[in-house]
Amino acid sequence: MSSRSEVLEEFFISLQEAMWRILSRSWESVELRDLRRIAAADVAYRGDLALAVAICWDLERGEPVEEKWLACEALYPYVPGLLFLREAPPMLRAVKLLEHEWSLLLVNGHGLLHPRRMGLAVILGLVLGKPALGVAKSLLVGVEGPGEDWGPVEVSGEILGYWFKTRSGGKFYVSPGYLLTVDQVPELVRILGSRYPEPLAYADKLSKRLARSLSP
DNA sequence: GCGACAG
DNA sequence: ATCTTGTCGC
Repeated sequence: MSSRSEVLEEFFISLQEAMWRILSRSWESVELRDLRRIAAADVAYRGDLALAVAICWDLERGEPVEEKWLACEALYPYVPGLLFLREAPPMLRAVKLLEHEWSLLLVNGHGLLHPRRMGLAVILGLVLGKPALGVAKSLLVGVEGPGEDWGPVEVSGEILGYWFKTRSGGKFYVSPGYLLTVDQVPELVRILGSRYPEPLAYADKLSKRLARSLSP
């Protein structure tokens, strides 16, 4: 795995800022009608090996209809705000391996809830040109607004996503990745079962299981 | 300057 | 994220 580079990180931060300057001019969104099949992506690690998983999930059947995975070298260390350097490349390839059609990609990581509005889910959705939703287990930026089972998360007074209570007392955070607006988030989470999205939970377990089955 | 910080 | 068994508790 390559070591951190101040010059490279500075450049990609500038790139994120430039991308947002352009995207924010006309943030597009689509109506998600046909949500029968959705994709989910996650990455697990075993030493310096990255194990990326992409699955296609049938929402009506409540089970996966396709599973693809890919192993490669971990490309870059984890740096808050630059997670895409580490996970987007293998995730993208894994998703591209899917042969089924899907209409929404669930990503393990933030979307707009990012210091520069350019979380992993935004990058992946942008590259794929398809709707994407960011789902994270902890907050990178933002403050939680009031709510019983769910509520808004805002950054400098602007709502960029929502927090949701898990049935086990925890929380998870959801924000638009691409081709979605913030106000579509609560409805989407409801459609996904009002709980931590099963497809992501499944992809998470699968990636970890595969990673641990690899040679140390 | 100090702390916070997706996975 | 990952290294890791049993254990406390609903």
